[in-house]
Amino acid sequence: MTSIHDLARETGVSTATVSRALRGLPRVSPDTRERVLDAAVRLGYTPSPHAVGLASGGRTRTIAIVVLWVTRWYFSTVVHGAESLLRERGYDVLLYNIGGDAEARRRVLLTQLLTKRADAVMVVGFTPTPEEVLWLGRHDVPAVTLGARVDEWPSVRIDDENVARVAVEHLVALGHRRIAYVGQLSDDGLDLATPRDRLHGYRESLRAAGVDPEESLEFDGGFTLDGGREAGRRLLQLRERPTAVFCASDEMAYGVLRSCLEAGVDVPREMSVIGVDGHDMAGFFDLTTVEQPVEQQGRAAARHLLQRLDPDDGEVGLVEHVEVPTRLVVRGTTGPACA
Amino acid sequence: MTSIHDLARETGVSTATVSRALRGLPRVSPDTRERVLDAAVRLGYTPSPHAVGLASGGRTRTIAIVVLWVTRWYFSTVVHGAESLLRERGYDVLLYNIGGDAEARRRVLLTQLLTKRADAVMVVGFTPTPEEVLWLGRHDVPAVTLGARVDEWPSVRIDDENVARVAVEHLVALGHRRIAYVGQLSDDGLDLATPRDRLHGYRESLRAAGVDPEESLEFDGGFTLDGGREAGRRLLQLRERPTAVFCASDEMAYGVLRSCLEAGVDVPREMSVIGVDGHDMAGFFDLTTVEQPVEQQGRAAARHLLQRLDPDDGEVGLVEHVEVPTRLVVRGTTGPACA
DNA sequence: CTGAAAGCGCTTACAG
DNA sequence: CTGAAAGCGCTTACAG
Repeated sequence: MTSIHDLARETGVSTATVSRALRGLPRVSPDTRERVLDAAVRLGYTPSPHAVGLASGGRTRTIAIVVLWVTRWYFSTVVHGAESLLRERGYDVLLYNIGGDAEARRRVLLTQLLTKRADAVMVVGFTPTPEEVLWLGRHDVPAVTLGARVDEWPSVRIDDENVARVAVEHLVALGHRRIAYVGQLSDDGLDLATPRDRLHGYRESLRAAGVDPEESLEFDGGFTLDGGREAGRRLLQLRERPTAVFCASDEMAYGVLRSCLEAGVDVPREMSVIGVDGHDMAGFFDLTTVEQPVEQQGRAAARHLLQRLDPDDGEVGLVEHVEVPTRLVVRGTTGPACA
Repeated sequence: MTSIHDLARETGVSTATVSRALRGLPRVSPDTRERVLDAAVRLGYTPSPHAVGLASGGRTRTIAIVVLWVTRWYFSTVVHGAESLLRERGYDVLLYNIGGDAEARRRVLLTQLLTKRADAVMVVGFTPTPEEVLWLGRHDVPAVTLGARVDEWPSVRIDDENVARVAVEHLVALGHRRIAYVGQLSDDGLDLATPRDRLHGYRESLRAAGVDPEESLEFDGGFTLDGGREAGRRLLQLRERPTAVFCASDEMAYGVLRSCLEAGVDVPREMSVIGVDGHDMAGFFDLTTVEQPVEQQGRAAARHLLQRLDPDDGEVGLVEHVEVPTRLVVRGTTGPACA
């Protein structure tokens, strides 16, 4: 492990000068700088992050990404987008995959550990509690949320209510009036904004279309494939069957499509199905959906943090709430309502 | 940030004693220990990982996981399995998602950075080069591979040749003789063992069944859904159409299923399709497949590293190559060959 | 059982 | 432009 001392000895200057030369600080003669840089390359020098961190008050060039379930498309795609940008800029990513476990979440977010191991935190998919916001704020850890929002932190997300509105309006425009919802109705205390907002948007836009939302048309699909399939089964057994379903995620929509297939219900002639996400396989299933740019959201959130950490000259430190645009992609699973 | 000095002052002992008490080291009176521990809790003390790392020769309680594509099922599932165990044991996970980029891979694996930031490395899905093996070995970084193998490191994987054999034998037993392969034929220099071994196993087991492998029946599906779909299209246009396809991944199999559907080819009556993986959606597609336990492989690899890092008493340091068992799951996409 | 002191590899005022 | 020295928060022989 070659250290700064080796470079100092090799080049005949002090370690202070080596340090300055290495980091491109001013007040080093071009000649000295060059000799140091050259030695660094020759001896294969890399700074010890521990020493740097200790000496310079804790900067680690590491960013923590806290997700709920890495194995789910939205989360892994966010991680993919964020990680690539961060690595490009010389930051490493600490991944915390806390699942539905509230205890794990507390440990990760409320522990001093996090504040000492990462320069910043990206919270993906859930709303941090006031306590968590306060804690990280007090420890000066810049944070950003993705797919959720608190006033104190910048956020990157889509307008979930609007997404629901776009989906429902598409169905209404096709003549549907009896429109079911498959989403998530209970939460296990995780306080997920997305399912709540999409449900709300669904109800509101039904009302706007002059239709009274009925609770009997709202199903819990748990945001999973199998949950969607099960919800689809129940929905198809309704005495007064709806003619369309708005699914709050594409994966649940796949499940609903499957249950239609199994029940011999023709899509879209007898049942229109629309999802949300623009999931990998939406094209594959020929699913009409409202697409959101997930990888870009990951990158945008990363960019936010990078700006907070290494502010460029004129940069002002506003708390920005970015809502990225979504896009209705009409495919084969939605069609006109038959009388 | 309360430090070890605060605790020393608070309890009236030296920092050396505080350090020993905190870490459960012997030669501390029970009374002292208790007072220190108590103060630590009261003052909300957490050690600075930087200081610990620097002082104790670099241990970071961090493990690097290097994957090719986090967004793909196999990789995210491995990460999920490994991370949960590691976090339980107090280790953090640094995630490197290098994609197909050979340059990124070199930077990540061959840089001193990695050796200084992580106590160990888990390489997922590709074979490290001799140079990489040498480098990490020289820097004393314990490593393990997943889904690949080098002699110098322990590994956790399935027997990919055998997986292919099991799949092909299942088809042969159903009377199929003309069996196509959809996998990956070229590699972009990444040197991925999995596609190569599965292809090899496919050819060998055909030969064992007295069938000569034909290159015209081997298709490149790039291990993606769309690649599989495209391969399926081409395969169905063959003048002498095969009666079965062995797909080296479930996702490619979904693609093939889709192309059968589009071409009006009945599965399994006119075409049997079998995959590999036990992917999330295999049941959904009613796909016959050879399942591998991916989450468990992630956990097993993590366990290996933990053992290397904190060897229990009698533990011997053998380089273990673990092959986890796979399981043929017969569903609806394979059936008897019709004459 | 406990403490004084050196050291881990850097950064950062402070002099010069 | 450069260097000597202190300090970041711990751990670790070495004495006692």
